[in-house]
Amino acid sequence: MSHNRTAYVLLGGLSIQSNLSGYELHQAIKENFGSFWGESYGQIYPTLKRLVAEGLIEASGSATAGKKRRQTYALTDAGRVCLREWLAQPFQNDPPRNEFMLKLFFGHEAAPGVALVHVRELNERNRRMLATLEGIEKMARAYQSKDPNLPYWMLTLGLGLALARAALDWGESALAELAAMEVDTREPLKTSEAEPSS
Amino acid sequence: MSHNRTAYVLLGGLSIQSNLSGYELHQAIKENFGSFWGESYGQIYPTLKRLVAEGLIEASGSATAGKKRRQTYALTDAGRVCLREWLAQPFQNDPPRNEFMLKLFFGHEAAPGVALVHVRELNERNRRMLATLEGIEKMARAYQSKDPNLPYWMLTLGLGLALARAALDWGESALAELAAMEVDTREPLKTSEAEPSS
DNA sequence: CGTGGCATGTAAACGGTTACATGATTTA
DNA sequence: TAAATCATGTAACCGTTTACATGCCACG
Repeated sequence: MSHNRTAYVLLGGLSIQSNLSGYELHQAIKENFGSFWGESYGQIYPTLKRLVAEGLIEASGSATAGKKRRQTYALTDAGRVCLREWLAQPFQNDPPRNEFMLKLFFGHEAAPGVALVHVRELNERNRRMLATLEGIEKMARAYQSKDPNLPYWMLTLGLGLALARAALDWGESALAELAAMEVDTREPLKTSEAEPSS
Repeated sequence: MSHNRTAYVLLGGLSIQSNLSGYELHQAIKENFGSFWGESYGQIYPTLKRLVAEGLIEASGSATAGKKRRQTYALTDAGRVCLREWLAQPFQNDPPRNEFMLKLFFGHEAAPGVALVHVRELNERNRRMLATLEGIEKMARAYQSKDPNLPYWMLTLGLGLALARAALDWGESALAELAAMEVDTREPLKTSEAEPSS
């Protein structure tokens, strides 16, 4: 009778669109929640079965429509109630785990230039993330419907955008700082611009 | 011969200060990395033993100095090498898990006002976080030494501050938006200001 | 007909937290 | 001497990922 969060993500997913299969739920989660949540098949399929057993979702049509056979599911009333109860509970902050920040913190211990490489990589990832989120934003604006979910989606998206932009801004300036710092230690006396071709 | 990240956090911790015990390492991690990393005793103590067995750290004086008996450890040369190698590897983004954003995304499914409460709670947590980080910043500036680690610490701190501020900014404006949205649905016709003291 | 992608599933391993057990030391 | 806190440790449990197994369908 106790549920892990995978269960609620699935209930939530089915609450906004019915008759999805495990595969489609996985896709939907990756596309829509990609920036703040993830689930693996190994988690999704067993959880779906369990939710059916508990009556929170029900098998709805093995849609073999044109495609292959795939079992789809829909939320039951009990499932909707369960989801609502969970939504009302205070959210938990999962233990922080930011490997980038950890490696940056120990930057002095690393070989020269390592921190710089990490920051560059972080910036690339954040640029990609930002592009994705901006794409979603554009689509959402065009979507422009009376769907009552939309305001919440835009809000969530807004936080994602704000965080990505803040991280990227920080990254740009950190790059400059690090370049100055680490050049100092690596080329303490060099003044000529000539590059020996190894 | 394979290591989880706990091992590297401990190696890193000992790289910046020697002769720490498991207990002290736990404290140090909570204080210094609290905003981006965490470790539990159940992870720390077994890992320390394993690192000793592998020769990456060594027991250094069971400092019973005035205090209780506690086993302290120091990095070996092999340990330092191992840490450096890990630092040079590309960092990994752990799977995102932001329960707040998940609940906000499903906001429409929740009872009216729930999203608002969550955002308020988020803002409180972020304000606390920000205060903590600003405290650390102040201390670090006062610390003002030639410690070569300091620039990296400030950089890391800077990212934490940037993210916390961005989240808080977002939170303030989201609060306004949500208040407008959710009041609409809850008090569709009310015009009087009188509050029944039910 | 064979290959590659779609779709579902399972078992094992892993990383990590939680809860618990223990004793020693300080403080009241 | 009682309570609080320091300090170390372990066992059980949990959520999750990974790797693997399988079969179907479409396409060349």
